[in-house]
Amino acid sequence: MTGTYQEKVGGNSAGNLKSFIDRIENLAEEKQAIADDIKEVYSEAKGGGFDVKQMRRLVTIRKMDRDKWREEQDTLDLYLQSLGLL
Amino acid sequence: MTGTYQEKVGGNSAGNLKSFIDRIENLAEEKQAIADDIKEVYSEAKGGGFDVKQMRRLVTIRKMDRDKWREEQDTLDLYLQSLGLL
Amino acid sequence: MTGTYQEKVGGNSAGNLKSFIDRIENLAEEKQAIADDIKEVYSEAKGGGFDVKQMRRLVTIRKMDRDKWREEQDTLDLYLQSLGLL
Amino acid sequence: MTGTYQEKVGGNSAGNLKSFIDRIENLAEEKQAIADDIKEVYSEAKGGGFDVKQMRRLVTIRKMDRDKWREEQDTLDLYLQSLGLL
DNA sequence: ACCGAAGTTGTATCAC
DNA sequence: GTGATACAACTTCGGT
Repeated sequence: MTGTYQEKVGGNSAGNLKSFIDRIENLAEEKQAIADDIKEVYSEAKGGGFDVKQMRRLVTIRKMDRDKWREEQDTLDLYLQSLGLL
Repeated sequence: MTGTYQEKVGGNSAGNLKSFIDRIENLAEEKQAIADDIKEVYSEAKGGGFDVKQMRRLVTIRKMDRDKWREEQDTLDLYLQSLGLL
Repeated sequence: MTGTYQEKVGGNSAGNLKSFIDRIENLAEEKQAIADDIKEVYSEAKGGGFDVKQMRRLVTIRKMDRDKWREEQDTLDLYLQSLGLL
Repeated sequence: MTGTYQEKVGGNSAGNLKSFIDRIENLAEEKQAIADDIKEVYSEAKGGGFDVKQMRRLVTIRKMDRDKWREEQDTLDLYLQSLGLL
């Protein structure tokens, strides 16, 4: 077994805490790096003449369960109608 | 009119669009995987008796410190530049 | 005339700066208060059974110039088609 | 099915929806007015020879300080609570 | 399962 | 027009 009771909740807990925090912060950094990559791809696409805003909507729609999308559209249409905007 | 068909769909057509979207979706997947890893670390820590909410606060505050420090450095640089010292 | 050169950029400039900052921070506070009021109205509506997300979309559409809205929809449709999603 | 017509449009119908939307849009207008005021103050300051970008930094940092202080207070409270001292 | 809070993502504004 | 910054919206998460 790796890790006694003492190590887990005893006098060593601060050390353990630091290790957890470190791991989290490192992962957070990696995550940010990927987020930056994504931004870069959008930039590239923009440079190629694409409309970034609509591309984002496209990605959202694809990620979204298709039925759910339709359902939300229906509700919106209902509201638009009820205000005489459709 | 703001934006022709050509401008909106990109001079290189739909194939390119698909390729951009694919790259974005792949990166998004990697990013999500890391997000999941982070959750896992929090879970582990929780299992070790730590309070997740407080750990998140800790991470937030440490990040704020870093950001604040960075902002202050940037401001300093601006001052130095404006005095021709940088 | 109110405000000499001295007052504006000379020894008094720090005092003026503080006054500007104070005004800004006060206004920011008021702004936040109103933002909170808005959230409250949405909450109320939610309590009445309305779908908050779609209400927000509705407000966005009404604020947006109608032609612009149509234009954006068209671009999105184009992209959806080019990926065979429509 | 997730959400009936009744649930989505609210038991009290379109009249209520319009009333909610109106309240929101009025508040939004007030909010915008204050945002404009803030911009005006920055403009004024700029006219007085101040560097707007640096002023914004200043406001940001002061806000960060306040937020950080608040976070720390909250964390302290959590600790106190968890020890049954609050 | 819900609710409030927190964090993340997306949009609009502004200075350059 | 572009990049940075600030603002607002949406999603997620932990707690109840």
